[in-house]
Amino acid sequence: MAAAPTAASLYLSPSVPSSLNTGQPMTSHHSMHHQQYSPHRDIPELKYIPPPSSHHHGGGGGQQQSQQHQQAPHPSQHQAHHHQNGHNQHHPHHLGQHHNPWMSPGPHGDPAGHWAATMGLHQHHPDMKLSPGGGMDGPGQGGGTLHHRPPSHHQLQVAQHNWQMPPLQNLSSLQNASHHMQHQGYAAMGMNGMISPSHQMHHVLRGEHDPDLDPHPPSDEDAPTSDDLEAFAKQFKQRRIKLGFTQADVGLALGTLYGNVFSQTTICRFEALQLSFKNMCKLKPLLQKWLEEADSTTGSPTNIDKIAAQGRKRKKRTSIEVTVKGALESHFIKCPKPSAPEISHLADQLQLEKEVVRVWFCNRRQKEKRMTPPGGIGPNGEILMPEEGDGSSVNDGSPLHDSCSPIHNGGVGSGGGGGGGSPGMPGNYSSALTAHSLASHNSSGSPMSQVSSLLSYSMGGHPHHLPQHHPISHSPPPVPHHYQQLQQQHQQQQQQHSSLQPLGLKHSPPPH
DNA sequence: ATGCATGAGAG
DNA sequence: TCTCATGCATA
Repeated sequence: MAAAPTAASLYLSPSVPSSLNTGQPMTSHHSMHHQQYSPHRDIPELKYIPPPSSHHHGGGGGQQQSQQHQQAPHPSQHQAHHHQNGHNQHHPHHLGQHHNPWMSPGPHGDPAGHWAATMGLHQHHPDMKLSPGGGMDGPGQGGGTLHHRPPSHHQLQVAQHNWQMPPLQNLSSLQNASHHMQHQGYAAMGMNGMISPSHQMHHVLRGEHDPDLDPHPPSDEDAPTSDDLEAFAKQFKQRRIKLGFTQADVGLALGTLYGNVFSQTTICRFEALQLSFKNMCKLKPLLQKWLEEADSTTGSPTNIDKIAAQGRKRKKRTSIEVTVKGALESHFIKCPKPSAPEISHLADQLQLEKEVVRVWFCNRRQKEKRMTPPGGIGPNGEILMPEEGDGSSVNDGSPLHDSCSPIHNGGVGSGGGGGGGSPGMPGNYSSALTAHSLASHNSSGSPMSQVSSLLSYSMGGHPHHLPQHHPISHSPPPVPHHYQQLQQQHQQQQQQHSSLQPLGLKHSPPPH
């Protein structure tokens, strides 16, 4: 603990693999470019190969662009003012950056045990033991992050090790040992060039943090409040940018610190609060630690090349035409959870693979959840709760009737929002509101012939999703602030699910 | 920044 | 098969 962790250790300096700039981790200029991943998925990603293709908008990952928005972290410390009931909703203002209302507990019997779990477990330690479902199986670069397989032991152990020993060692071993690499699981990144500034680590791990870095007193370890998370995310982003790191850098650094590599995407989503509350809680400690490390280490980042291994190839991303997408949206509105036959039919109509359609719906639902907490938001940003009387229960959550009845509610604006009187928890996202992102126009028609019929409303003609807010919410809340409520929901659930959890590990005790 | 995809875990 | 966490690939 004596010597300073010659900063040189961590984080790989983004660009310029060859020359290690000793000094700063790339200052401002390095900002927007680099970080693009190699175009070929076949190629292991040497991510920092700066492909000249930097779009104006910071293409790819160098979000440094965002430097503009630096705001002072506002200490938000009221964590207790939340008690609205469960379903609260806020609309999907799919605006530019944040639309991240943390989602609903579970429209139906979702395996939301997670929520409970997470909260219940508290992330005392920044590890990822919880990863309930897919946890982080980072197929990606991380190399073998500790996946799931062995129920929980594995992860737990790993995590613990990390906290106690120099990351480098354990990680490498662990990662290299990654027996699992599912598809593209690249081999381990043997060394991320990370050293462990032990001294700092400890305190971080223990949950101590510098007041400087972490202005908000509120519990971070136990159960960060939505305010905490929001504030932290902001602060995190600011500092990250100031320090000159990209989101990708952070993700990799986390891997070295904790053994769990995260992608730029995840970091990005964290900053934008686009992750579930639970997920946010899980990542926060890690990022916080990183922040502290990076902060104290400022000065000389070392750059290390990551070794990537090749893995299986991923299916080429299907690009769905706007028109088709519009049709899908239309269907989604009517029925967010189409049955297999319905999916097949739709797929047939749209000439898409069934799997593609299925996945589309899955993703759409996920997005809806992130964007639209159940209920809706009032003009004041208040959360409205849909009464369950509309009977148009799009999806009440019962796995049984997930398939929408042949008769759809018909209308986009039918206000069918979601009432879904679900058993325990409301959690229906009002799909009715989701009328955004429609296709533009179709003229020719192969699949479109059908599509046209599907589309009921007129489409704007924008290639992309327009930020839309639903009819119900006329106020475009510049900033989604319902985290509190959302959080609360989670907590409630947590209570439901876990009355007494051995807060050590594992998440939901699946009654199975 | 986000769309489509993968996969563990739960049902 | 769904949800959820996560990420490659892309706009």
